[in-house]
Amino acid sequence: MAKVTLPDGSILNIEDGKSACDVAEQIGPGLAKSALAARIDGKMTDLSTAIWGQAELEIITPSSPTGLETMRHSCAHIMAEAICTLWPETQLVYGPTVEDGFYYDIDLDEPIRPEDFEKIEAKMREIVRADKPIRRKEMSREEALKHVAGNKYKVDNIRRADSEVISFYYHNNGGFEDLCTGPHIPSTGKCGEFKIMSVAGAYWHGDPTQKMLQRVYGTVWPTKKELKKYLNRLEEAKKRDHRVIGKQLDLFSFHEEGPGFAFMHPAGMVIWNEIVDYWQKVHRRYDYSQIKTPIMLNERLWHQSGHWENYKENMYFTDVDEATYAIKPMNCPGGCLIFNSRRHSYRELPMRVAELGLVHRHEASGVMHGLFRVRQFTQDDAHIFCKSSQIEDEVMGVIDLTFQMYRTFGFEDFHVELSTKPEKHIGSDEIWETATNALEQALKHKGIEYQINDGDGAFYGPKIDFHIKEVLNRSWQLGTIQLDFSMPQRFDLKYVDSDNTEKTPVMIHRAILGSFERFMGILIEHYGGAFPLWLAPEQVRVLPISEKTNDYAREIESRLKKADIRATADVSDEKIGAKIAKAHENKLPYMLVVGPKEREQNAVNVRIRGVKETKTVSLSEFFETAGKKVSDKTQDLLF
RNA sequence: GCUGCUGUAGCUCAGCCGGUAGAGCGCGUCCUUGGUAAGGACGAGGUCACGGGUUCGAAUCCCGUCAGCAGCUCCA
Repeated sequence: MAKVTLPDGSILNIEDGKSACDVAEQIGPGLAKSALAARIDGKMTDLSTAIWGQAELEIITPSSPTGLETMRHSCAHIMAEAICTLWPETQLVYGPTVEDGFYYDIDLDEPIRPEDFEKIEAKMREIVRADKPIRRKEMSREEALKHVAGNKYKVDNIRRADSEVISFYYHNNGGFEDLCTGPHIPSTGKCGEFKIMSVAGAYWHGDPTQKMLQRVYGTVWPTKKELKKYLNRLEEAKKRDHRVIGKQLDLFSFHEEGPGFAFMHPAGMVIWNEIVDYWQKVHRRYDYSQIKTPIMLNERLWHQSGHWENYKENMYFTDVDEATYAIKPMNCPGGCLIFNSRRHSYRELPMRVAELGLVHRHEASGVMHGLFRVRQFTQDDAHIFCKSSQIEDEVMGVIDLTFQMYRTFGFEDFHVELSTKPEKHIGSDEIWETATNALEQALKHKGIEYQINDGDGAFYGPKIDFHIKEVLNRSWQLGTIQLDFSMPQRFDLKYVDSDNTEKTPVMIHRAILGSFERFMGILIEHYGGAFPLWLAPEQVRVLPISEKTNDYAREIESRLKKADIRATADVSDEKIGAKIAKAHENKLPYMLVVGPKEREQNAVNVRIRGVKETKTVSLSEFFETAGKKVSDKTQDLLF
């Protein structure tokens, strides 16, 4: 007899050699029906695995994340079988699960097109309907290599496997087989509701020198309802896409004449300037000075800074009067020139020098993405010149500043990474250790959780990065703190220390929002275009009921403007319902409906974005409340 | 940069196998003066991304260029 311990602690006695599936059946027919796989003594395995002696057993169903993942993995195989049936010359490479679905990399010269998806899905449905058992067979590495001889991808996969036992899975009575560690669902019929999503190229092992494979993406969910919910979620996320909202709200545009260069429209510029105002105010509070350096500088400077050797491919150059100039991809060299324009005493350190610097980087054409990845952007840069003993304090100060700014914009969901010494680096191990420790200590003192990216630092120093996730689940870097021991040497930066000797300062590069363009894009998606009052391009719109109160509406408009509130009056020929609908479409925070009634009482009827009920308040009350929400940068609009 | 897809009115899109363009929204004028998520009529607006080619004839087929989209690679 075997003794099986279940997750709730109960013990079940079964015959030795019975499978996990048998146990599920013994527990209940419902469980047996939904069971997909098993976890025996902590290890994921097939439902058909036999149990001997004593074991801890968990039956895995689609309701758990692991169950869903198993289903997705099996669905990838089913898709692979469908593709291989339709295109027999297909060679399978690798088919893992990803968040919300799976993909399969295949080598097939004929491109698979979106029109083909339906055909593949039909074939998949056929396979699922046949409900063929999925079986595992194991062999030694040697046997396996012989088994897949001639298929370079599978040979490669086996060579890369850690285990000495290599497993294959097959269904359709051996008509389809693939190398795989498993586990898999017991039969193709348990696969759930799937959809092929897209196809794109992908390099083998991510190596651009290798052949480009086709990567077919799919998704699968236990029920139709869940699949639909997922597809709806994608639709909703698409509506929040900053490129879509940017067009709708007339915030910015891109043009063929300047690919990757954002054109900021008046409404977008309002948001931009509000961010700049706030940014400058906070930086003054943290004792930063502000500078501005030229956009292009003699090529000579970029040799000195090391950019020419390390970053030339991404730089723009131009010839002026027989000299070559480079458009700056970074602000630091210019900042160094300012630092060197006079002598400095140790008493001045730390010197915190900020710059909203416009940089140009020639990014590869395929990587551009709305405001998130552009070729011209404004960095909210700063360089802190300090003694090495001041690093930790300075880093902590930057962290404080960073979180304060993020909070103002309502961001809570971000993660922090610490990148350490890369293989290619300059500077002694000792200096790296000091620097990395300083960063780590600062994070620890602040009680911040962080992930370590070993070997991912810049060649001149370690760094801390702040990342944020947007609605489409892509992660984007906002802030960064980078220690730099190289630039001060290259530019021969000096300060006079208390002992009257010249010393080289440490330079800390840092950015909080990263790039203004990217940050605006993130804000647009974060708010879905419904900005808090202080950021809204148009804050208040006055809507007269009819022409009869147009004058009253215009009067309110001008008083609002005098109070520094961005307002317009909609004196169009539309009915009030249409005016409200339009204001909602423009995501107006406040709509003030005014008719004869309101005029008599010197009042306005306030309609708040997203709120059904309206409220009549006196003009003075509206001014007071709205004014306070602007100055406090309040996220909500409620009266 | 690589692979695949896309480019038609300000926006979103339709236009099958070639016979020189259409809808909705928006915009303009007029009617309407209406109390809380879209009143009505009329009208203007397009070198069908650009350049070649095939054809009697190209938005439509072919080639190239540019730009965008999805993904890969990259991201000091």
